[in-house]
Order: sequence, then structure tokens, then C-alpha cells
Amino acid sequence: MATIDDVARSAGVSTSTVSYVLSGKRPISAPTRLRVEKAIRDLGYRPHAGARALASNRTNVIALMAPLRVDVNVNVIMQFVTGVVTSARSFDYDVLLLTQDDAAGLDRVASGSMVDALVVMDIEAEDPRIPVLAGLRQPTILIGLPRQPQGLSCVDLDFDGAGHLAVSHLAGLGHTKIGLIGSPAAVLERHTSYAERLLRGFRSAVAELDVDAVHVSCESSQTGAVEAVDRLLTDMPDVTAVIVHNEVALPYVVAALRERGCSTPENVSVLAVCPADVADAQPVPLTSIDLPAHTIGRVAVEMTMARLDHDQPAETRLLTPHVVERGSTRPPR
Amino acid sequence: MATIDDVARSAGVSTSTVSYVLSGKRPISAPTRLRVEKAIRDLGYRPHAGARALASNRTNVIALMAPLRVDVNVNVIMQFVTGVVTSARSFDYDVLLLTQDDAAGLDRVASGSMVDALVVMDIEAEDPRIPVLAGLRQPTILIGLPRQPQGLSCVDLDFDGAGHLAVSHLAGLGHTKIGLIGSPAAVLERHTSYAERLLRGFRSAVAELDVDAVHVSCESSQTGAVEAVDRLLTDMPDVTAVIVHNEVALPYVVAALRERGCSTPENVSVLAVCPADVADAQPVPLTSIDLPAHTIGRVAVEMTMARLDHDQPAETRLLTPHVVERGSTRPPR
DNA sequence: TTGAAAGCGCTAACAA
DNA sequence: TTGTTAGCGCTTTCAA
Repeated sequence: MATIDDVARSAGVSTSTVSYVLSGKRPISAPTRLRVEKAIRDLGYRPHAGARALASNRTNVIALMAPLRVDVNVNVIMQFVTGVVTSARSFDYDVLLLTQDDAAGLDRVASGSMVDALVVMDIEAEDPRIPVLAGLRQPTILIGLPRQPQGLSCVDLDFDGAGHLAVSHLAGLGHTKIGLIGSPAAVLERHTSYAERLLRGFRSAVAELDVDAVHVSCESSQTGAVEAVDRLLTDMPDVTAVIVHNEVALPYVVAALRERGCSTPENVSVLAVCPADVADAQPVPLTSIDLPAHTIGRVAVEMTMARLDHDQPAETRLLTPHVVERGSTRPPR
Repeated sequence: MATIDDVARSAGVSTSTVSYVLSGKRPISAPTRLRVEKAIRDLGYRPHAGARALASNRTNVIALMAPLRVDVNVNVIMQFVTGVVTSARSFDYDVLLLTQDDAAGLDRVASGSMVDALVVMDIEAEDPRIPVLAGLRQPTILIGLPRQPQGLSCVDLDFDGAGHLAVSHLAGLGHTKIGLIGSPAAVLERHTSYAERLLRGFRSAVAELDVDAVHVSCESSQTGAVEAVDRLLTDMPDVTAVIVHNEVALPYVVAALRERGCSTPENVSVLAVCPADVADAQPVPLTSIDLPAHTIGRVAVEMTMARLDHDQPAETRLLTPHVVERGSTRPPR
């Protein structure tokens, strides 16, 4: 392994000149730069990450804590993760992957100076990781919205607004009997931020617009979807519109509705809250409030970089939800 | 941030003693150890990862290159990734996540001494990354099997054997008209290791056991599944058993077969090649050759550690496939 | 059983 | 525009 001194010797300059050529932190004359760049190429030189981190207090690595449990919505998580990783790379950052069952890991990698910042997914209303994160010297960006952000940055879809928008879109079409097939009971019980907020927005719109509404939780499986549909139809046999906020169950919900005489969109309108590609790939394309997972991941990284490079203060960014029409919602018959 | 010198001062010992208490690389008297440990606790000391890497040439990080494209089988990938991450943690290692479209990343993180070893998924027969990996000073473990491992370690399910076993299991039940609904055409076209090997094992068993067989590729979507089933039934209207090696399409294949009068298992036996939980969660539980993704991830890390700690030579480990009976295969009527 | 001290390979302040 | 050099915080050899 060639070192910076080897490069300096080979180019006939000092080590600091090599360092500055690499970092661009001071002007270098063209001929010098060219000699150094040639030496770097010739020797196949790569800076030693550890040495760099030690001297500069920068690792160019961010930690990403993702819930890799298989029960949650793998597809959506993957989109967040790719959003974070590809965006991080565009800033010349790498990503260290932590999993949910490794909460101590956040402190470990931060205190051990392995990372410059942390991005944490799957935030709960009273998330126990938040006090830990608030005490770290590295900035943290939460994907989700806790009750008390405690000075941490947050980014997410405005799920409150999405719940509200979903109801008002359907009410605007004339629906007055609206069902919500939502997250699994366990997700709601641990007060997962997005699930709770969507439900809140749903309820507030229901109260405001004076429509009839029923909410049922739904396990992320075919069986769960069928059960949820049955519960919904029992509670509200004359339902004319259904909001589905459960990507895994989505196709099974639509199928179960159809089998019970509620074809979409003829008899029952369906409005999904899920990533665009999922809504689009259904047998019947579904009108949806798109969940821009990839974008959220990217924005999280951009906020990270803003805090690192311009020590911009923490902020909360909630992306505005939009209804994307794909033909699965229409006025009730 | 407390440093090792702060700890040493606070405990009244030298820095080397603190270092040795931490690493256990030389015996320390009980009283000294206790004083040091107390100082560490009191100061909340954490070794600086970069300094450690610089001095010891060890980062305790492995790189994991995973295909995070959404078109591939997200669920299976997730199981590999969790297997790798949780297993790595048990060896006190962290995981740096690289994505497929960042092939230069392997060289970058290895040459920059960011990682001690690399685990690479989604290997193709003539994978262009292999010469790069073979030239690195860090050991690499491939999940998959290239034509020429070039001295790299490999681990995977024995897909050749799985293809063979699938056919012989069905032939053993009396089937002589067997279909294979496999990977997407694109996956086969880029000679992805597992897809190609399963197909090879399938064909060799077909030749050997003298049964009639048809293979159709299958896109990973509902539409793709329906098309694949239609192609299969056109080519072989009297098919009595179907092997499905496409986890995403699996539920839609079974549904499409049923809609065409080929209910499982009454009229058509179905044998899946997929993770156990997927086979189990189908509306009709499916007999399968389980794809132990989590285990393969774990084994990959174990092989990594064996090479790092005992510089054991490279080897190829192919896990033996087994048929797990769940009732979806039976003799033809 | 412990300590002293020489690096590991870089960055950046200071100097020219 | 470039060079000199003092660290950054560890590990490990050598010495006691």
C-alpha cells in the first residue's frame, strides 16, 4: 500500500501538497497538480480511511438504522435504504448498516467515532432511542416524527395530512361510508409514528366532514387482509370507499373485496397509501397517495449534509401528500 | 471525548496497560484491571475507531454488497442481509452497505482500508467484479457460484442439486409431465448464478429420469405470472406438476393455475423453491425446497471470520437442498 | 506484571 | 504557491 509520503516523494512535493491536491482546500498550480495526480495514478494510491478519520475527525460514513424484521414492509424499507445509500454516495459518503435489535449500536458507532451522522428509521411516538441520540455529538436525522424530537431533525411524509387528504378526496367524490384498512395491530400498539399519524388525520377529517367511518387494523398477510375485509364489511356493510394503508395486504384486500361483491372501482372505490410503483403494479391500478420512500431517504441525507457542512440547525420537514389518480376511485353508485 | 491517556491517568497506569485490558492480549492483575475498568466506566471512554484502525490494521467492519434494485426478490435479499448483519455483530463486526450499481465501491472501501473483508451477493457466472475482488488484499466471500472463483470463497444453496431434487421428487411421485416456472428472462440473460444452476440441475434430472419437461421464464409480477402459466399450459396442456423458482410470482402462479382449472394440489402439484416462511404463508401451504437465506448469510460471515482469524484458505460451501413436505405435491390423478 | 515510546498515515496550522 | 511539522488516539515492540 502506497502512502501519502510515497506519492509526495514520487511527485517531488511535500505531503501537505498531496493532501491539498486531494482535498482542494488550497490552490495548487496546474503543473504541480498534474505531477501529483500522475503519481497517485502510478502508485494506485488510496488514502487510508482510518488515518484520515484520526487526523480530520471526519469519517465520511453515516450510520443507517433500518428495521430489517421481515414482518414489516420490506419493499418500502428497501426504497428508503436505497434512497439513503445512493444519495449518500453522491456526497461521497458510505453507509454503515445497523439493525433495530441493536439499539446500543447507535451509541457504539457514534461514540467510537465510526460515523459523522446517523439516520434512524421506524420512529415511535415515544422512541427510547431519542434521548440517546439527543446526547450524541453527531447530528441525527429521524425518518418519522416522535412526540418530542428533542432537537433532532425529522423528515417524513405528512401522514396526518395524508389521512386527512384521503378522507376529503373520497368525501369530495360523494362518499359518506368510508373504511380504513390500516397497519397491523402490533405496529399501532407500539405507537409507530406513521401509522398513528395517518389514523389521526383520518379521524380528524372524518369528524370535520361528517362522514361515517370505520377503522380496522390489518396483519400483513393474505389471511390478515381477508380478516380485515370481513371485519370491515361486518361493521359497515354499505361501505362504498376503502382507504388501504398496508402495502403487503393491498393486493389481497382488493381481491377479497372483489370476491365479496365489492369490485374496484365499480362497487367500491379504493385509495391506497403506498409507494407509486406498488399502486401502479396492481391488477387494477390504484389511485393512491404516494409514499415517496426513495425521496424521503434522499432528503434525509441532504438534511444530514446540511447539518454537517453548514451546521444548519435541526428542522422538521414533512412532505406534502398528493392524490395520484389511477382510476380506482369514483363517485358512489 | 476521553482518550486512552485520560483513562490511563485516571487509573494510574500506562496507556499500554489500558490497551491490554481492552484487548486481553496480555495478562493483567486483577486489581489493575478493576481500576482500569472503573476509569473506563467513569469517563465513558470509547476507543476511537480510526485510531485503532490506523494502529492495528483492523477495522472490525465488513463490506456487504447487496442488490437493492427493487425488481429482484426483496424478501430473500432482506433475509441474506439480516443474516449477515446479525452474524457479523456476534463477532463484534459492523457492516458497511454497498449497492450493486457501485461496483467501484468494492475497490474503494477495500483499498481505502475501510473494511477487513467483503461479502458480495448476486453473483453472475462471469461476474466482472471477480477479478477486482481477487486482486484485493482483503478476503472476499461470494454468495453464489461463479464459473471461476479465482481463489475466492463461495457459499450458496446447491441449486444444481435443488433443480435435480425437485424433478426427482416429482418423478418419484409418478409425474412425467413437469413444468418449471423460473426466474425472469433478464436474470437468466445475465447468467445469474442461482438461476442458471437451478435450470441446469433441472435439465440434467429431466434427461436422466426420462420425463417430459418444459421451462418458462417468468417476470416477477402478477402479469408475468399469468403469462408464464399461459405459456406453460400452451406448451404442455397435460402438465401435472410445476416447480416454481420465483418467490414474487409464486402466489400469482398458484392463483393463475387454479383459475385455469389446475387447482393445487388436486389437479397440479406445486413444488416451490423459496424461503420456508414464504412457502408456509401461502393460502395453500406449499411443499418446497427451502432457500435458507438467513443461514447462508450467517455462514458467509463465519467463513469470513475463519479467514480473518485463522487465515483459513478459501473454500466453496454448497448447502444441501431438502424437500420440506407441506402437502402441495402428490401423485398425479 | 507493567511501562516507555515508536510508529500507523493522514490533516492543517504555521511558516516561508 | 509550497513546505515543515505537530499532532490525531491508538497498538505493540522492547525493556524492565
